Amino acid sequence: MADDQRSGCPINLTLEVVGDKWSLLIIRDMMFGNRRHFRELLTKSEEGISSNILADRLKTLLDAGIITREDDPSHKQKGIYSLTEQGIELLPVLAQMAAWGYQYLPVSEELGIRARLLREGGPKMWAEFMDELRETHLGQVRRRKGPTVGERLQAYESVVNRT
Amino acid sequence: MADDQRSGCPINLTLEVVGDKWSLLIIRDMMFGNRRHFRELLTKSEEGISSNILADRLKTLLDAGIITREDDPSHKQKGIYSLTEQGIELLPVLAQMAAWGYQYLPVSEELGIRARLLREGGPKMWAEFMDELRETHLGQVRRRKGPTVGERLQAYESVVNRT
DNA sequence: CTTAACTGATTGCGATTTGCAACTGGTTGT
DNA sequence: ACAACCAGTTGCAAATCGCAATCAGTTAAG
Repeated sequence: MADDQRSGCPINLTLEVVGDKWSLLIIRDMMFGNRRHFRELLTKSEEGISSNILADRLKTLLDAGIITREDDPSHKQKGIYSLTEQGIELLPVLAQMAAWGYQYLPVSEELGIRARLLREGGPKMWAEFMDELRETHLGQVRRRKGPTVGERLQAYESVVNRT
Repeated sequence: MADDQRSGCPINLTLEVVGDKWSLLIIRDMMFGNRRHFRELLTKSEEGISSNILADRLKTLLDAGIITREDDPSHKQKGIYSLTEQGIELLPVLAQMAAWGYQYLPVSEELGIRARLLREGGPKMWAEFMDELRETHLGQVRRRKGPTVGERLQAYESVVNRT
């Protein structure tokens, strides 16, 4: 599908995989919004992705090994998308992008909360959150207890989703 | 040019500005390769950007306040592009992308050196390098002495540019 | 059993963006 | 005078994007 490679630079190679306007938003929704089904990603996204683009990006992310797909036992058509370790490790990239956008762009108040929490938490919080993602997406057992970082980061959703 | 905005999410807003295949590569070359002129960015890039795309992206980055342009006193046609503080602060984003690409993608040996040095140096080295960029791009005075991070990161160039 | 709603997509099509090559108008060095 | 260099611009074909409609299979309700 995309075998051409412009250079062996790590930044370039990363951009060739996730350097478009949608891929990282899908990953963001899987991470922070816990969207795991096609419909969830399609309808519950802030930006309104269209279904053909979503299908195409999911395919690309699958091929790249950033997500996996398995059948939902409760519904023969539903698929459950999960982040791989490789996908989970995109969190620092998203966190830095969020921090930069929060500082320099006209971020809406509600959606800025998450960026602020991520920045204040720092790399230590990121690591904790990535551990939580390993539980929910890779099925690893959980060691820590108390409120998860994911729950704290989702606090803003109660403000946003007043539908 | 681009007044539509899909959402106020900081990640989305960041992607709307630099979420394409070329913008961050241009910034990378300005940061690590010290390319400051149009021709330098055009011809000395690993990936071979075409002139119309380069002109368009430079315009976008100017509008976004990520770079500035001023006339080169030594040549009436030459322009010197510089990173703004906002542009310099994209370094952590690039560093995280480099780290991710270095770990998961088929990075070439020579070009991986920079990613490895950046990862080993960590946020402290990034801050030091950003201070150096503030000197060369914003004209700030330099306090520290000794070999710069930029020089160390350019070490690999002697390997690559054997033309 | 019928039917409506829901599932993950796919298709058609116009609009936009990309990428290549050639070219423009001006400046500099010999 | 002339060739090389400078920062872009233009034309055009190909690829991608984004919207709306559609599809075929699945589930739940009546």
